[in-house]
Amino acid sequence: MLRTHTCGELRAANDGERVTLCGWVQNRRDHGGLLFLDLRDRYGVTQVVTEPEFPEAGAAADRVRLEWVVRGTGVVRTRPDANRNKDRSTGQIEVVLEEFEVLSASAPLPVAVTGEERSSEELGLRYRYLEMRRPEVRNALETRARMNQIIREHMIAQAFVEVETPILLRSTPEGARDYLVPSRVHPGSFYALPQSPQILKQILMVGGMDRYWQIARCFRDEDLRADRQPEFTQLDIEMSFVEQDDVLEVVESLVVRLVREIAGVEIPSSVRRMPYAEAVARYGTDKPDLRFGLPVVDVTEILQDCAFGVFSGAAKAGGRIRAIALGPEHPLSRKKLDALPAAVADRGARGVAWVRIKAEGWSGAAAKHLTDAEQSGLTEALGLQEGGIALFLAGPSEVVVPASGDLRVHLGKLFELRDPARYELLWVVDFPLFAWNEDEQRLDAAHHPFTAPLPEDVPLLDSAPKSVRALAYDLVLNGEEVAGGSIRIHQHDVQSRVFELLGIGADEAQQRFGFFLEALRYGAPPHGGCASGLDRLAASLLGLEQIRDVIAFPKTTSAADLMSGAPSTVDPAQLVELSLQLDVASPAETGNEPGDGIRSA
RNA sequence: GGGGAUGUAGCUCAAUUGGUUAGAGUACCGGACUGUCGAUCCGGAUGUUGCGGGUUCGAGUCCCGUCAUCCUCGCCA
Repeated sequence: MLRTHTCGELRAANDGERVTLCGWVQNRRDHGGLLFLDLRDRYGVTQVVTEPEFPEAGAAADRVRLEWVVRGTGVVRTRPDANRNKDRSTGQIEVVLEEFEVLSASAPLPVAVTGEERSSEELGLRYRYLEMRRPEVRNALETRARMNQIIREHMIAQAFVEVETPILLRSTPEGARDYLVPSRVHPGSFYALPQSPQILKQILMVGGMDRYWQIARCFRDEDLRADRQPEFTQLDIEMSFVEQDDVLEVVESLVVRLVREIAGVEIPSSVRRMPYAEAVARYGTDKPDLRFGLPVVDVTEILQDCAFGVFSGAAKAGGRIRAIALGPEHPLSRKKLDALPAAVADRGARGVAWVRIKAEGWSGAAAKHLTDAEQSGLTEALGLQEGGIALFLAGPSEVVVPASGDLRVHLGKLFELRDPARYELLWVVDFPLFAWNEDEQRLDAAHHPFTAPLPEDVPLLDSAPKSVRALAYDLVLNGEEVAGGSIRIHQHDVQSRVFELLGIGADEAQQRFGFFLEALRYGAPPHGGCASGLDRLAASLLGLEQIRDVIAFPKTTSAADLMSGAPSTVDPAQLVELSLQLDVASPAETGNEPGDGIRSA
């Protein structure tokens, strides 16, 4: 090693030892006859100092600038009390330089490596290796590594076998857009990158692997968000001869442990379960944030004949009226009330009606239309208190239900009810098996087409498929989905029936999933599993809103890698080799290329 | 594909109603200084105001287009 110690480990106990440190120059304080350098590496920061007694080392150190990589040798000296730095673990000592060499100089920096001000995200991505020197990014990556270690221990201890599945595999339509890879030896044919190893892990069960796990990279060519990258990482699990609870227990015990060991918060080891229907009814979403209350109440029955046209009109048209009650501890000014509709406009909700509950009478546009019976009905249903407010959304169910969820979350933010130190886990279970696709007038798989129906709902497959519930489950952490899975169909005939309901004919199923359906015919064990998005989970545990910082080399919202310049054009010879011909003007002709503006800087 | 925000020195930002030479901090370069830890002090250099077009006597500022980044709707079985 070029060093005897790291920059984070010397203490007063090392006084008098001769040591060698390597690191980046984080700061430089030149006093003329005396020069202080702060040397930084992954482990910490240590102050080194020059003294006139060693002029050669002093002259060499004098040349260095920020972020140069240097190596210094000298004796550890305990600092006088007045000169100790209490904010730093190595602050009791310093190293008096006897020898000093520059290992690597640095050009002036294009991004801020130290200090509280962080450079723009664009520059941070372009110069990711410099951002990575910042503690917040380094800490996130170290946290990911610890999570992986905990996961590995947990899975191995429970007899799971880690199996790698291919990155190049067959495109199986449905779901997200595939990333495609052209085949050279099979002109006109393509591999797809996995959206998840779903079919493969089920086939592993048919192969008798019994308990599989993998930290798997997944790829989906869809538009991005703060919590979505084109490639992301899942903890993938599949188990044979299990019932739903068996899968949930494996996953929840792991996530509870991660919350404890990563976030340092102790939470109950048994995670509560809530049917999908209840989650949607009470919280307007299938992933409720249970760190705060403010439940949504359906008041359609109470207000359906109301003199207020907005309410009765919605009810008569078959819609719903949903309300959230605010106690006197959550006051809203007229200005804030007027800003509420903007919070639900995304969902197509037209407005938010409100009434103030006062001793002398209710006020608000809707108040004067409410009969005494309606007022007492609302008071009881919503638990209204004097000094409080009732908020109402009215309209078609498919608008008002999700809008009520958005409104609740908006209020949670507004009143700062989302305690960042709290971790509320919840299993949402009994999801519907199918979702109605309005555009194409057919059923879609709500989870995926291999999800098993609830046994007691199987008869409904023929009579009322839309009301069939599934053995599917999502793990929700503070209002974010961090894992999801299902018990799978292991019977060939049931699988065929589901495909039929999804409008996938026998021929088409054969063409798309033939190899999988064939596998189900050769003794498939009952099985089920789960997958957890580790990027989001890591971000949640670190209290981050976006996942880029828990990924070493993330991409932009247009799926570009600003550091390497991917995606890029390729040599025409490569296209010829792949039997590909482009039908678009090349970027060279349009003069545009991703990252252009910044790379030319 | 739609909506919104942002783009000024290497970096973080400022610049009044459209007004004449676009500033500050920091980094960088030079100098002073023996106890700093955001060192301090003195001096210096640094600009295609993202790009293209337009309006105007005059544009960082107004208009149109475009590119990039971020947020978001659609999308993500």
